[in-house]
Amino acid sequence: MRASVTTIEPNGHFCSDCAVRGFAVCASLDPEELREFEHLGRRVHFAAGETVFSEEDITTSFYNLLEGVMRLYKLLPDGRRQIVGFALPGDFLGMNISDRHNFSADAIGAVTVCQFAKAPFGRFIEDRPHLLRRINELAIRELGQARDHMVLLGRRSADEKVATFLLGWRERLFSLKGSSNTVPLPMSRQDIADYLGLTIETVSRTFTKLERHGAIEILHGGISLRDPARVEALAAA
Amino acid sequence: MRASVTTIEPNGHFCSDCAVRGFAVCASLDPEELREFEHLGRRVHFAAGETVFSEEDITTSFYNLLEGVMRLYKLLPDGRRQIVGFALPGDFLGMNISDRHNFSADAIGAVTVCQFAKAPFGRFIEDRPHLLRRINELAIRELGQARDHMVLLGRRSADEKVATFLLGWRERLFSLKGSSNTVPLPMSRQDIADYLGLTIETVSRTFTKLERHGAIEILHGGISLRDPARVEALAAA
DNA sequence: AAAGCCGATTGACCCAGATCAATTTTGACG
DNA sequence: CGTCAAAATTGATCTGGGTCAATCGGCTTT
Repeated sequence: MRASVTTIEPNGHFCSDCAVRGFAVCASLDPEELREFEHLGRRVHFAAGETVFSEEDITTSFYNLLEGVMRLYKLLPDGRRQIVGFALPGDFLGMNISDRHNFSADAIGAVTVCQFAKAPFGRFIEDRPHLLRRINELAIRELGQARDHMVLLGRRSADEKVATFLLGWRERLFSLKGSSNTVPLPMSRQDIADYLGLTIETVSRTFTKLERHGAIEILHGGISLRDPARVEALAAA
Repeated sequence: MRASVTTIEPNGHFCSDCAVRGFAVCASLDPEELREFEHLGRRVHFAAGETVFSEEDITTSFYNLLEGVMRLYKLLPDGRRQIVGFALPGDFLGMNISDRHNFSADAIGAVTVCQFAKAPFGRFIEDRPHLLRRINELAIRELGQARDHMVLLGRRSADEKVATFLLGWRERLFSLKGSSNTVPLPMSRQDIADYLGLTIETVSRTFTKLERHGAIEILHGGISLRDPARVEALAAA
């Protein structure tokens, strides 16, 4: 990790132009509320590899991811890591009940977030139940994803894990960038391994195997789905 | 599974006397609201092994668990099962975004739930943001538990899984029944295995090993923590 | 109390995926 | 370019936990 190049932008931005306006938490706000909301958030940039917040840190801010990809993870005392999710634009991070973050979040590549100080944000929600409802909706969606991931971690084979990951990741990118058989993978093999409960070697071997069987093609920074049906069959099994 | 002995009680109950009043969703309601709320829920009993709702069922009701223990699980097409959690009194079940349950729920032993029809419950929440906030709080707590469980499933050894499970289960029972080194385990070995991503044989062997080492004693329907410190050391590793 | 059943335990063996160990490829920088 | 360092791939070997196969033991039923 290099010297921090985090930058905070002067307040020259507008929520109404925000790339994430349509599907993030702020989707629940009307134009008038949005103008008020604008003063709460501040755009912050993080460079590749920087940590946005750490597990056990006191929660002072919430974050709305605007651009880039983040890895969300927990560490065991001996250094083993489990990635509990990847965050994409529109994801809302930082809600918890203990006043401490219960996972860490790193930028993968350059990242822009909309940062909200906890207290003012809490006050803003107070009398805006539709915003609360939206946050609740996002939490419940995440809970569903978490349960799906438990099934993957607890009961699927390495081949199934990798195939399921590729399809799931493509699906998530689909709603952001549209459909494509080319799936960019901005995260490292180690990240993928720590997400799937595997080792880096097993991930690498599985990719190679899928490629040999003509199911995928390995590209720089991603893969191409050559035979989506075959990958789906593997994931379903 | 035997013939269904589900029974619906006539409406002779009062929320104010409810065992779960202090810590369930309804904890957020004042006495007046509670009287209105009373008409929404209906107590329903389920016998051991009965299914309360199934994955992919259309969601018509929400459930507040009052008595007993439930297993919450997902099945893969080929029958592999992952238990995503055990529900205890006070847990609120059924929230989702797709209008379908995304897991199944069985009674383990006899169970009593407070059942709410979805639509009236939704209307009741509508203008009661404090209830919504309470529901959100429960969802966020569950999300934290789900992430912890991903770490267990993806990165922990069999010994660590079992030790962590015993301590976690004891901890959950603690808040209901007070502290004790005797930990009742109403679920089967198969349930424990499907919760931890192991086989029944490995769970059994691990219990035996812990007992041989003097860490626990295996009882009928539970275990006793003989050397809690040793079990904690195993779980932490 | 004998029979039957189902869950749990125990043992023998096996294999998917981990570990250990080289390469090979990629990318950053002078 | 050439040099390093980090990431990825590939191969050889090992092992934790799975699979298969008996028992064992506690309940229920008669």
